[in-house]
Amino acid sequence: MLTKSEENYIKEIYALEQINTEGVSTNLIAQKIETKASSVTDMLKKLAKKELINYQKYKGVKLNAEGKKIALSVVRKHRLWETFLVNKLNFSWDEVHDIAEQLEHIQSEKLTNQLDAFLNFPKVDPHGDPIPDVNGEFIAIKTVCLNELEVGEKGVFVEVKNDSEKFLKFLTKNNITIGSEIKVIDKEVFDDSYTIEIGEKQFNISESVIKNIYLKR
Amino acid sequence: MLTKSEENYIKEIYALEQINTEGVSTNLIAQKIETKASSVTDMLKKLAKKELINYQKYKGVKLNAEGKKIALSVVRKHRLWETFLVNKLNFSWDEVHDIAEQLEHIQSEKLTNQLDAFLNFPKVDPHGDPIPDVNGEFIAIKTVCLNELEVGEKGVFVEVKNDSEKFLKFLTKNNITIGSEIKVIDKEVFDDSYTIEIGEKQFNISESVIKNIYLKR
DNA sequence: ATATTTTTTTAGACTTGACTAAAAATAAGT
DNA sequence: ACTTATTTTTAGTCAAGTCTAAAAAAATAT
Ligand SMILES: [Mn+2]
Ligand SMILES: [Mn+2]
Ligand SMILES: [Mn+2]
Ligand SMILES: [Mn+2]
Repeated sequence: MLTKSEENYIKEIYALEQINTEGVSTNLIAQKIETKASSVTDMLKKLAKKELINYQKYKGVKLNAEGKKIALSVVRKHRLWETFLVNKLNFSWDEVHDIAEQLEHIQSEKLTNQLDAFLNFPKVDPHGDPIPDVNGEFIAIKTVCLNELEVGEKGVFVEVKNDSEKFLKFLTKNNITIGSEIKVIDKEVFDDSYTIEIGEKQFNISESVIKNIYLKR
Repeated sequence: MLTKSEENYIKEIYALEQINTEGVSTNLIAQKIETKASSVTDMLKKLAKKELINYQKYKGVKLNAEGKKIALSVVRKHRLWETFLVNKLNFSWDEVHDIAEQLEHIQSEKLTNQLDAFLNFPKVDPHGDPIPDVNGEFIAIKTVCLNELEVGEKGVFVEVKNDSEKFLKFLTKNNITIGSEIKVIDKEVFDDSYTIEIGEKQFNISESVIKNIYLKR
């Protein structure tokens, strides 16, 4: 039985591994979890002793099979709860992340699986993120970041890689929602901003917006 | 923002106040929360400093208005979640208490209120306990304990005062469920057990069962 | 190759919520 | 009223998870 804190570290290491394959650094974890590097080191020792990670001093960290299993279970719960909040309790996609951060630590396999069934075994959450099934398996649809599209190319917005309320509210305000067809009209070399077209409207978005939008070509 | 532990103490003090009006003792809290009296004293000091209770050394403790408000909010969440688990996720009444013990600490007023609406503002939980509304108000239906009935008298089982899995499974096994009409056939003076009748069947139940069954006359 | 900067770990301290053992206050018994 | 038993509080300790400051290791620059 892991503590909330241990689960949060495991989940964060898993998320970082998806990007930085080959070992996650102490500082990176500290930054994401908003804690100090020394606290991370303490926790890594603890997780290593519990045999959930492979950790060698100064060499970064990787989840082992057991750690990965736990990470996927927490991610599964997080995304199922987000789906529940949006689909059943009328929350909007920008309101659910912080509540799911709490709900993902509720311990009851039966609860998770009954919730999954109640929601009709959803494959993605309100942000387009895939939901692992009871065995930790999920469908990885092939997506590309908006910054990989050429001028003139278009794609369908299917996944957002930033669940913060501020960012999602910004997208909603500009009618950038999951399912929107986005066309790249122009790229500004000066600041890496793009002019995009959604429906009839054209407008400019900054690099920090662009890099969190993922599409199906 | 209270910790899980603080909320649990507040909730327990509230529950004990309903029985022992006029001040709850340190030892009683310790027994119910399954901790030591010295730990209770520590927490009472903390809650007193946060101005949630009236506490004088050696004199027992009472919730003040703010403490009562918090207690009712936790109780509301506990009972709404139990109702959700039974009505929406197909749990039985004996499986929900421990999960609700976790869910009652989730912090989000909107979540609680949306859940309430989703469940159609239920008035009682699966154990017949009243659910406080958004203002902390609830309908206190007048119930009597089974041990107050005379031989020959009958009543409808509407509330159970013990949420433990073992006890509830015992009731289910013997077909004693909320809504059952129970008639007292005989009282055994030797061990305070009763012979009761439900439907066609008559059988004997012990004092520890009797005292947790509440009825509408 | 050596010096400097950055990253990571260690050492020591703090907070929360628990514990044991001992002291103090209250309650009960004669 | 005085002794004994019970209840409650205090004093001191511990584990988890965090922090700051300092030391050690690794990476980078000259
Ligand atoms: Mn999220
Ligand atoms: Mn999400
Ligand atoms: Mn309960
Ligand atoms: Mn209940």
